[in-house]
Amino acid sequence: MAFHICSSHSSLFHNRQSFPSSFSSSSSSLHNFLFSNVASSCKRLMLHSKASLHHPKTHAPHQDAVSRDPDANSSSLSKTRVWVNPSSPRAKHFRTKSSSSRYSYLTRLVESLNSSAPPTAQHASTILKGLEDNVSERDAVFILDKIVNSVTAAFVLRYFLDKIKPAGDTELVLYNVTLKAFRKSRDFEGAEKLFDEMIQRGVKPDNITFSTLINSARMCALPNKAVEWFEKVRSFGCEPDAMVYSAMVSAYAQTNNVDMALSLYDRAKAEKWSLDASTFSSLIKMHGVSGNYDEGLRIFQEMKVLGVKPNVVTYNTLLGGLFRSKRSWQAKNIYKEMVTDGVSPDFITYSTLLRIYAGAQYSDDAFGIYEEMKGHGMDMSVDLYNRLLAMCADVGCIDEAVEIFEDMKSSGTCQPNRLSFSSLITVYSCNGKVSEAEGILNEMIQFGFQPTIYVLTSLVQCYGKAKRTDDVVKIFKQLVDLDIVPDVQFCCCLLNVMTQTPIEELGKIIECIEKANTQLGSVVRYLVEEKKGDGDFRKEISELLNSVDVKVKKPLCNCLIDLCISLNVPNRARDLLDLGLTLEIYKNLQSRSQNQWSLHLKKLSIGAAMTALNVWINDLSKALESGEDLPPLLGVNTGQGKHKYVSDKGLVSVCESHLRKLNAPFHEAPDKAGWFLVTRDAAISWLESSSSTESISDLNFQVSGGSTVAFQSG
DNA sequence: GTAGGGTTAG
Repeated sequence: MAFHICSSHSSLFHNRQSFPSSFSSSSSSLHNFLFSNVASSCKRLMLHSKASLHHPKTHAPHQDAVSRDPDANSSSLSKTRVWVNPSSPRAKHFRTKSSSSRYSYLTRLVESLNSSAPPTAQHASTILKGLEDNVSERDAVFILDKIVNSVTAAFVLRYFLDKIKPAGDTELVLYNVTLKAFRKSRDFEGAEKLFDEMIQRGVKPDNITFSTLINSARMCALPNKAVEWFEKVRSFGCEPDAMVYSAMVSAYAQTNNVDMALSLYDRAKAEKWSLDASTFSSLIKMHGVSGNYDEGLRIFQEMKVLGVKPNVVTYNTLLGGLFRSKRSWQAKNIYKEMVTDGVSPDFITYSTLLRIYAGAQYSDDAFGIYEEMKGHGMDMSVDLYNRLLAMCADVGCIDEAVEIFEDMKSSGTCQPNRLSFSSLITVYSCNGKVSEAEGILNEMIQFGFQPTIYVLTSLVQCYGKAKRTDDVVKIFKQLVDLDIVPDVQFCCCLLNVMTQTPIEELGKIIECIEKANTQLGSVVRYLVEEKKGDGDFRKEISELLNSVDVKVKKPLCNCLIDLCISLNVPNRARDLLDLGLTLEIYKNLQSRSQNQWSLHLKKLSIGAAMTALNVWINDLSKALESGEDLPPLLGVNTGQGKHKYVSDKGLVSVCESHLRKLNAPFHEAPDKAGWFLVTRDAAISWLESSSSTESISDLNFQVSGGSTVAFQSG
């Protein structure tokens, strides 16, 4: 026996002559239908097929890609024929080639079936006729498996059932693989109908049928249907297997049915079914979305103990849980473990890490991830760029922000939006870079974006730092012209500007504040004019603080205290701090345990922090005077002070210099960042000596030494 | 590349 081989590569495409007569003669619209599909098939094949590159002439658009099966008959029109001895090594080569041409033929046939969703019955049947009578169960399965539309699949199934007349298992296989097409096109109702048809024809469903149905229900967001089908499995004489349980664990996890998911999971463990990484990921995510990261981590540990190797999705799910629960500090370890484990990060890994790091202001880590993404040629989204830029504004990274902004503009994949411009303006403004901020503002307007209240707030801050009071007023007028209602943050910014403004120009800012918020204007007048009458003052401030949103109570209180310090009315600052404590705007500033008394200054403005520090030292003196025993250690926690918004100096350094000024023997803790500590003995001798020379409660703790411009940061 | 399997961020 010998193989009859076409030596030319024309098996990819056939001459017009071999077009079945039913095509060319009768239906011209069908003709067009096929031709339009062929054109796109040609394009694809020209990219991938060596044969097509070597024989460009075979791609004339008149030729049809799926008209006829190359193996269906032997009347090949190819010019050259070669006889090959079947036992020679060449025969094997040609046999492979022949089966590969059959494969590409079937693939193109499926492409045609999929290219119109759904084709009419006539279209589909015409396409399938190309198979002629040479159709095996294998081919039928191959084709059905790749069909994406349920209507097409139903038609093709019917065609094959007629053609092949399968029995028993073959029929079941064809139905099962058709169900997959229903899953792909999310046609659950159709899948149920197909199941009924199957039963009517006397085909007995198996676990594959049920797991396909259960997963379909899940993917169609019909969890109740998944449960319903799960409960039906046994009534069809089927004992659910690991796959069916696995599908159900995921179905329960996905719908947050924690109890059921876990009970099936426990059962899987008890019965030693192997669940795979995907099912574990579903369980981990389930815990993550219900805010139970630790439980997710427990499942992750268990998974490893059970010998299931975590994959990139598993790690991404864990990182997603960390992002949701804001446990940024744990992300680095998970990422480290992932790398050690040899699992390659993908885009989701990087973007999740970037969000975590940027949000937590781990700037070096965030920049590192950004560089890695660039190194891998990954496209950054606008959101990711913006998160980086926002972080730069928060931590004061000017150069990096500019570089990122330039990268963004030249990325070709996305353009800066309102938020990007706003962040960059904030970066410049926080650092008092007036001309740069103005430049970006102009660019923003050229891009077609009106300045927002965020931008205007930043510009107020910028001009304030530069002591350009008239420009601050100009920005306020712009805000009014744009019909933007000034919010509390904007007012806070004006208060902040006041602390940096020469006394003779304060009136200009106060006028703006009065227009923006009458109540606040009156409080500010009160402070500036040093009115007497405590009762009224407390009442007025309480009303003001109670009138604003809970999110801005603390910033407002902070700004007002800073203003008191700069106006050199420290008693008013103490009143405000006291009021803030009463209204629970400030909580747990002081704490006492057996071994240590502490002062917590995190999230306080510099003025508020220094006021709280003085109050605390005063309290320590009183405790000492009244004969109370001090603990072995006293500590002040300033936090790490990544926020450069407040002052270029930052709370840490201001606190340090203030303590030095007081001669207080606190020392920065070498192993505990953000803490200043002192031992009992050192504290006692200092408190005793300073109370003899000066009353601590009266100390002027302005850090910059100016008469009205305390805590200036420029 | 020939009947089951998806799962991950905002």
